[in-house]
Amino acid sequence: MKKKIEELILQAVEKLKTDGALEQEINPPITIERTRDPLHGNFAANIALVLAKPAKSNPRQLAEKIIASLPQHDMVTKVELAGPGFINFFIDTKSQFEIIRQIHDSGSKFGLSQVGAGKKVQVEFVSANPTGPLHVGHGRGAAYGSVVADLLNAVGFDVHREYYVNDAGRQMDILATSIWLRYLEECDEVLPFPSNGYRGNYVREIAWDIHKNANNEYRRPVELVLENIPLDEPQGGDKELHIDALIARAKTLLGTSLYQDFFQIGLNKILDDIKADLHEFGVDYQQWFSERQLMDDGSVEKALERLRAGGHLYEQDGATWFASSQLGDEKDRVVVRENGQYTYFASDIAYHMNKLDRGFDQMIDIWGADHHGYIPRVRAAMQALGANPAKLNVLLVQFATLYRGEEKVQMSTRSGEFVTLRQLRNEVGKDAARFFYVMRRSEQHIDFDLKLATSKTNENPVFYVQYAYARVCSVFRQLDEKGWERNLLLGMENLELLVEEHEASLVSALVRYPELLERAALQYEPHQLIHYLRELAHEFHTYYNAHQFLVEDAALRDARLNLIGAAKQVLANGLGLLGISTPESM
RNA sequence: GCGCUUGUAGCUCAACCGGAUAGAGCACCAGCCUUCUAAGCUGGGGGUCGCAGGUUCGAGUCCUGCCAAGCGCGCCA
Repeated sequence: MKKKIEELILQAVEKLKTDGALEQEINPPITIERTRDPLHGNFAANIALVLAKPAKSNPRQLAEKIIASLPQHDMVTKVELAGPGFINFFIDTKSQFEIIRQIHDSGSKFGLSQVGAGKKVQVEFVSANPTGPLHVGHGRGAAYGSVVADLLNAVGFDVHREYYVNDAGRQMDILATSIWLRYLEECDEVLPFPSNGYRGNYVREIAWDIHKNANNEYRRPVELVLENIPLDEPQGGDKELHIDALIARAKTLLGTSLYQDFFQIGLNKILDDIKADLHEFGVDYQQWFSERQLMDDGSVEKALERLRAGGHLYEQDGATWFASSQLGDEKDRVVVRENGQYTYFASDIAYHMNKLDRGFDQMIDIWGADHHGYIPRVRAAMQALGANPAKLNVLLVQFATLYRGEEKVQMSTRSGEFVTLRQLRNEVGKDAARFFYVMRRSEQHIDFDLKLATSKTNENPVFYVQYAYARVCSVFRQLDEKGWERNLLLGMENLELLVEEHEASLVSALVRYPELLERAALQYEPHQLIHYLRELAHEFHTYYNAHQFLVEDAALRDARLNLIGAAKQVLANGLGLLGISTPESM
């Protein structure tokens, strides 16, 4: 519809040009907008305002000329000059009501489009370290990432969802060692637990499990474990040195193979838990990508070679540096440490090279906002690898601050005092949790008040939207009970009976859905869909209160049923994209 | 100190990437259930869009400078 109007205006401008009323070389960008106020019609064009200066004319006069040159079209009932020079278009209600037929015909496919057709896009999100269960902070990334992916999919992109598993590095060693120390406790050894270890209950559970299966196979005397280990922080030492020494001790006392058991069992247990957790949250991936694999198959070495070949690496202080500051980063970064170990950044370069090699047209990384300082160096790496850095799009998700009423809830994986995503789901349910997470722009901080979200009779807006859906279902149930039958065809033939204002505004909400979806997808802004659904629900509730649907007149009744049937379909499509259920009764 | 993000109604947030009189929800006040679910609807009050300049037909939106909050600035991940 928008495009039709664009064409009309273009024709008018061409006509003015041939008439000599406009200079030939003037080629304005035509932007058509939906109006906010129905008094301004359905669409507004600002072309006269934009054109006024180059045409050396005043906007209102110019607009009049354009209006006079507009070709007739039966879709447009009225064209008006308004305000400083807007041209307002009023669309025939009959053409608007065509949407009801379209929605019915397309069903669950209504609103989908093909703007992204032929383009491969990769969305990487959550990617939390597998050192513990997901907490509520990860939940936001999970909900946001999965909806962004689903939206892109809905507008035609070939979407690949991926979780980058940080199964290498020091954090994993700390986990493995934490499990082993807890295991020793299971063997009735008495020893202090490192302040920098993972203290969560899940660590004890894993240790308990291992002890059950292996008995004392991994048991080593405490004296050997603690011998010559530097003091922990509470004892006036350094917690980092303390834990690193414990890790080294675990490796020597157990030997590589037995130590790996703890590493691997811990990783598997936690990763399985994360997978199940996300799946229950409605989040699924095409691929779980292992960091360790990059290390093992030489990808990291290959990536560094490529950088070296491009002259981007140099040695200093015994370490290997990436000269990222020449590519927009604020300083150079170490990729190989003095001790010969790769940094996390090195494997991340390899990971992004891998993404490039897989031929994605667009790569979307969704990170917690605290990682924003990391963006320039990854961009620099992309560039150094010879790729267009614009292919990488990093979307930041701000932290959710948790409150229990007035009180702020502290979170730390180490200390084990955190609210897990699973706990949150159990308390508020998947629907409310997803809705809440995605309701706001991702860059906004959100205060997640557990008290408020867990109170069942709250003002949670998810119910408002679901209730609209349930009400439509209820109307159809009532229809049955009254012994009436819906005649779809009769209703479609009588759409012109829908003359009420409420009906017109409900229809114009429905008409907007496809373009809304496209915008929300291309801008990575799921919250727009939420806002739209709330508006749509509002239009429906208003209509519901103002008019009776189940009237005696069958033609009018069926026309109205077709209208609310269309509303039901769009609500279902929108909620479906958000991964939120559509209860038939509430 | 430098960088990123944020600042809009009492509170929580929108505003279609420059458009017309800045909108919702919650809270507050006043109404609507013998009729399809009142988890709903209708009406009302409430704003110097952090501050000051600038760009132009037109600025909450773009530019500059300040102010405030959060985060980041490791041979951690």
